[in-house]
Amino acid sequence: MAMACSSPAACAASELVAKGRESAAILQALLGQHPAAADDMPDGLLDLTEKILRCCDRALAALSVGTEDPAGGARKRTMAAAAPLATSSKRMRVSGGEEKGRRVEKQQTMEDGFIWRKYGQKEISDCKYPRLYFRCTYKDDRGCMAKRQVQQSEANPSVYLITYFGEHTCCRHDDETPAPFVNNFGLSTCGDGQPNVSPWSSCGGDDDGLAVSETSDLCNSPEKELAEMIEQSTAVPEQVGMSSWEWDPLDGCLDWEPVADEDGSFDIGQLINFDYIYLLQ
DNA sequence: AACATTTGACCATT
DNA sequence: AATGGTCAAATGTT
Repeated sequence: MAMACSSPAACAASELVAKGRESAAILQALLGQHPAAADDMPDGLLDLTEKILRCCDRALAALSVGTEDPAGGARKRTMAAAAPLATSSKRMRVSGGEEKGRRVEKQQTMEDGFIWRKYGQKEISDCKYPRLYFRCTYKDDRGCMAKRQVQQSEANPSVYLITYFGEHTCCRHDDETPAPFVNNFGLSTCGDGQPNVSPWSSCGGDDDGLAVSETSDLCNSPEKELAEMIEQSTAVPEQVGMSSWEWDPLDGCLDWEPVADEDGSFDIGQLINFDYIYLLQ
């Protein structure tokens, strides 16, 4: 869990928020799965957990700002024509592992208002599915160096593991923000039987239930199984696009009412089998 | 024609 | 040599 933080305090905060999110995800998974809870569950309880998750996600995203390499300088356009690259080339840094991405696990379609262009695909050793490479469509127009890697989960093919690199500089303080719609690029090479599900419709940094961690390893390991199960349970299929990258960090986080019964209280213990929680830990 | 995707090759790193 | 990230020509789509 060595996060590339700008400060020890930010690092500690990230870990704490991540821990809180993990707990909230477990809670939501339990609420969604426990049959006994379904009947007399107060309205909005699942909503509440979703909002908790959203807050954590945004806090993590905010904490990650500044820990990544910004634009990184102009890149040569052709491999043959340009002078030999210095050791500061993007390729070098990515391969060298200095630059860590923000890992986001999502289910099916996702949106973030950004449009991506696929520039590569690679078979990864020991991975069932290829890794797909995307860059921001506005890379040339606006010099936006944001990139992402998408890989289908081996444990659950309906889940796509996404790692973001760099930040979008294409839409800050812009009148014309990127189109807040899903843009499906061509056919999927890994979408097995889900033609409308496109991992390269844009996504990330937004509020439909994403799990942010910090790694570039998109291959599944057995210990990720539970995390992915929880992630699926938290994915909210919002289809509302963002109008700007600069979302309000508090939007959707502080606008709920306390969940309670008519008498103003409820016992969470009635809804959750805590023995089951222990099993999950 | 313009733009996006595919895919083999190239390159840096390990 | 193996691996992973990127390029860019070829191809597909609108």
